[in-house]
Amino acid sequence: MGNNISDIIERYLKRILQQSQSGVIEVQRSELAELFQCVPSQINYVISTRFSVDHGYVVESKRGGGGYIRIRRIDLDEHAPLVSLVRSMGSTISQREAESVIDRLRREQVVSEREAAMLRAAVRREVLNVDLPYRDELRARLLTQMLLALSAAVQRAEDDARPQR
Amino acid sequence: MGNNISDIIERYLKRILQQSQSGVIEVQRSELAELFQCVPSQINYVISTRFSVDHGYVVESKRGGGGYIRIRRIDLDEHAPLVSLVRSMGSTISQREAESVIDRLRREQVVSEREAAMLRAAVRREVLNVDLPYRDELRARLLTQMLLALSAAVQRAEDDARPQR
DNA sequence: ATAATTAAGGTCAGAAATGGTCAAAGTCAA
DNA sequence: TTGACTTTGACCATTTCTGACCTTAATTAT
Repeated sequence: MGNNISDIIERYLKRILQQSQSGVIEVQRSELAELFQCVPSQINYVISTRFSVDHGYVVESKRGGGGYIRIRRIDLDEHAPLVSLVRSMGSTISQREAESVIDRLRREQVVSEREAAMLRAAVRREVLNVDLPYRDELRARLLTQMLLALSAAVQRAEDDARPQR
Repeated sequence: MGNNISDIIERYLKRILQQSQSGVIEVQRSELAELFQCVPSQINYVISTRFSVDHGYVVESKRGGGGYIRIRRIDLDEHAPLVSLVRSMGSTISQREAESVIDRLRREQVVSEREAAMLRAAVRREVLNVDLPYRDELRARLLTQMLLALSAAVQRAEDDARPQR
């Protein structure tokens, strides 16, 4: 994790999000900007690049007096996290988006650190090494197929553990 | 070992890599170039010729503000089977060959069933879906990088694959 | 009530800060 | 002299940071 302001703000928000049991926090844009000595729009940048739906967050806000920005962490479907996640993915995905999906899977412990490491390797642009826009399509196919394969493997494991059908 | 700039930079990087306990270092390309009085792209040359996969390193980078180049050394002793396997693989591999490699890794319990399932998905020709001979090259890159990432992944008890509930 | 003012937050384009690629030119030993 | 290795620089890609301008909501003044 880098040393730029965006990363610092990201860590701050994730920390207080963690501390709040509810998984929801409310902050004020101008106050945050003041705290971190940056322009207010930087907060929007951090939110849009690190707290997107792909990352598993929903952000709402209100303008005017008493305004706020509310960040809510959304958990994956308990029963079929991989399948429902794959369904929500398109036929194209950037490296950044793919990494946010992988981070989220890791956060919710759907994949192990080893599995996440493999996925991260597989979505890197230097590894895919084909020209855009085909690269983003290839990445989407790879990611969805690997996740579906994982899901199937989980299913098989559960079936084996319960042979009485 | 010559005395050209590339060799000097190589020695420098290996020295600080040695000094760092974690086996990972992060450097800034422009800073290094400044330090050794060379053009920035020389750093890329050094990295690609001396810190490649077959040398046992994994390199990642990030552009933009707060960018970096991260070099990670793979522990040869601890993960010998994978690393030597990766080294023995060429720059091209067919689906059939890839599958036999994966099967063998599974038999030898180097990878879990879940990991094997992901690997098998990633090497399928329908998933890669690019023309030969590029497909075989892409498959080789994917397989080597994923296995290397697996080697590099920090392994902790908590990371073990757990079934989803 | 309505209008004006104040207090938030949002957008977007462009600048700044990094790193990457590639091909041409240089060097040096066999 | 040739071929492998090194060095260089022009051009490219990605990520972050900034500020001017815009929208919405609450409060205050008329």
